[in-house]
Amino acid sequence: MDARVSDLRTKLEIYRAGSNGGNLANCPVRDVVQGVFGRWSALLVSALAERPYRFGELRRLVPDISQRMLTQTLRDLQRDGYVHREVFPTKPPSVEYSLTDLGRSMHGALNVLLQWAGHNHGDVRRARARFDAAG
Amino acid sequence: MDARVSDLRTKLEIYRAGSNGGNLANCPVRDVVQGVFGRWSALLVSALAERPYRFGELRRLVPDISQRMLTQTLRDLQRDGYVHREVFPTKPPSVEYSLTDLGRSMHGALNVLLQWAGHNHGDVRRARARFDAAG
DNA sequence: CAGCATCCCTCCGGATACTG
DNA sequence: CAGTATCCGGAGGGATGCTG
Repeated sequence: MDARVSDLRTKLEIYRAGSNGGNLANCPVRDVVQGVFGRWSALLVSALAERPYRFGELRRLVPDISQRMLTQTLRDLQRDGYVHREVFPTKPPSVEYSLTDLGRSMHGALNVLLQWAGHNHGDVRRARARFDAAG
Repeated sequence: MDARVSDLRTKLEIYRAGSNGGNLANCPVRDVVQGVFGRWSALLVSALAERPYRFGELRRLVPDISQRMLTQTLRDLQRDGYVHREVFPTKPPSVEYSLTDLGRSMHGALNVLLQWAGHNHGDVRRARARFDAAG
């Protein structure tokens, strides 16, 4: 077994860790990855990777997210340490969201996948059309 | 604006495309990424990146996936062109699943994120603990 | 062995209305 | 402006039983 295969096996083992317990939280990799696999997480991280945004700016930037989901997703990202939330005591108050160092690091990895999707979505959609046509 | 920022903006634009229509399917990147953001997709792709597996082998490899979800996730991955399904007309029949070229390509990008999670889940969990402790 | 069918339930996420 | 609170439908996904 060469180094690359060995590496894949190790990662798989890590990914599987906790499977026996039946509890997702027991597997650190699956647990962490789930946090960025939410419907809006990747989109918001991508936006904040560009520059900090205020709450209302994010709403306008992503028109089809509900206000509830925007709040919740930002809180989850903050909880995981990806996003920093800063309140400015103005009247009316304004809140700015920005990526932390951990968030920028994560975005670097996530972005590889987003770039891949940007370059290859044509193949995926063609594969889908073929599959659906075949019945 | 330097090249890197411009690149991020471009990706964000791609990622946002279709937001106006309110239909996820209108945005190719979000659409494709959602396909690998399912609960079991990444795990199965990682497994199949190692070597081809038969249905029963995958069940034993991932004990906490239900048979229903294993079938469904494999079909979705096959539909998106990541997985090849080959039936051997033995008695009883056996079915082998393997990654396609597209699947291997996607796994290369996905794996960056999994590796990142493997290396940084400690920071994430500490951030969570801090957030929860703060109330 | 490799599934399909059915039941059932959780919870993700949208819509709407209200507050400091 | 930046949220909370409440209600609610539908998809995701588990458990069980049956089939070629």
